Amino acid sequence: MNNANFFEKVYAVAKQIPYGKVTSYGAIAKYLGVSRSARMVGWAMNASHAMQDIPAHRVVNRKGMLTGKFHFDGTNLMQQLLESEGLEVVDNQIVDFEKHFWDPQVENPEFK
DNA sequence: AGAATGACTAGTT
DNA sequence: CAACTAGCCATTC
Repeated sequence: MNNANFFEKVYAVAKQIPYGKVTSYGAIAKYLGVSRSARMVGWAMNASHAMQDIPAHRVVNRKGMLTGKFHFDGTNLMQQLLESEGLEVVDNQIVDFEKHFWDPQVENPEFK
């Protein structure tokens, strides 16, 4: 691979996601200044598969749907992890997603 | 260099 | 309201 600068940022943000909180790819992308590269965030998550410190299960799409659950080891591992954190997941979608939404820009507006 | 892909998003049909 | 379209951008072949 090459410079994981962008990936590093994504990982850094993902690691900062507090327990029982979730965020969206677009939020991270926007926070990193690449709001139009939400796909790349997802791509970074794919690469984060090797990173055990990346709670990718706390990162979902804008609708709160566990779009990437199939990338986890098990088919319901992602949901299990979220439920284990006090979240409610129904039909691969987080219940009250907005309620558990965590905006990195609000928590770390100066982080870059 | 050109085409294909993807864990996205917003807008339109 | 579900499905489709288009835009966006980094990575891979």
